[in-house]
Amino acid sequence: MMASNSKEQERTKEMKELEIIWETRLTPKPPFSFEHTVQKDTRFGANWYWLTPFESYEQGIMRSGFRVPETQEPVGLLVQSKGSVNQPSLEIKFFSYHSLSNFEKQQAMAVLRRSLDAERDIKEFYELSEDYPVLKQAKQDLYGARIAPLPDLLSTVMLSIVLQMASEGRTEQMLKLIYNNYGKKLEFDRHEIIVSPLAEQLRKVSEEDLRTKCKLGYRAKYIKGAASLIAEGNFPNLVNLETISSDDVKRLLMQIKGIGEFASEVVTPHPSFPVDIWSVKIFCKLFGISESRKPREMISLVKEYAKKEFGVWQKYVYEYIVNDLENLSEKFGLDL
DNA sequence: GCGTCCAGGTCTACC
DNA sequence: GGTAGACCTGGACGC
Repeated sequence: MMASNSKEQERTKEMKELEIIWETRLTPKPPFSFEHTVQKDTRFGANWYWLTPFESYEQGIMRSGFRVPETQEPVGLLVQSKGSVNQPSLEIKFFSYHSLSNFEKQQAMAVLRRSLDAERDIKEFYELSEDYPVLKQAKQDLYGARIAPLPDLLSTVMLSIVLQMASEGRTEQMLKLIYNNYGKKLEFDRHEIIVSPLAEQLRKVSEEDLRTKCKLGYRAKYIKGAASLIAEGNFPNLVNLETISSDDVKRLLMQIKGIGEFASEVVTPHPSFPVDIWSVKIFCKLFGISESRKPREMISLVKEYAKKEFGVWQKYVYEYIVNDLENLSEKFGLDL
């Protein structure tokens, strides 16, 4: 009887809205644009959401969420810019069913700083941009935007797999079905968001369920395989991958079935240029690279060009262009 | 309404 | 080691 009541209380608690458990502030290095960092061009951006495909950005307020590393506790998040691009200041409210320990607070803030790339000095990138008309324009359009990874390895790997062989609409469909079916729904501040499923949970889902409920097709076995590998706990997390050399990270990631050259470049925390068959033509046109071979063969040439010209800033170059493509296509006469 | 084709990548069998 | 073909699914297109 007691156990039953306790379960009932737990269910009721889980269903009610989360409460504010911690308020704090974050001061990123200027120039920093909160809007351009969390709000991407939904038509072209590879990472067209900030932390989860089920988040809400209205009137300068972002409501989103993630799981605290180590404990995997889901937290809701409300972030609002209270400063300017040159004097940035963010007001942050965390929502949860439980209070967070000091360790969890530190972990949560570390995720947030990383997901905003808040501590990077991007002046060098902007200096480099002056030498390329297309980058100069993108810098002007997206001034202060930061390029940042998703909050955890599993969500990044899942994104890289559903990006393959799929239009933007189809990618979004698969991703939202995964989160809808297996993610954690959080209600707070009269909004509902969904954070990433747990690897442990996804590994237990049958391949057939993933295939049919999430319309993943042949990707179902890759998602399940990746979740199993991550759940085992022996694979380095995103933070640990930063401490491993870029080549080794790539080799490690490509050991996961379904992660090839392109997907490893999407996932790696190191500088990369995840150009694919769709974007390779665009980069050739924008940077005046001669399209001397078939598009698939041009991919490695464009990547070499990006590595040589942009070095540690290649991911910034890639994302600034992809996220500003609508403006750039008009100004530079691209036929998208 | 129905059939066919194709897509922002990766794996595998075959040579 | 290099490469052609298969792979889920859904949208676009032609009839």
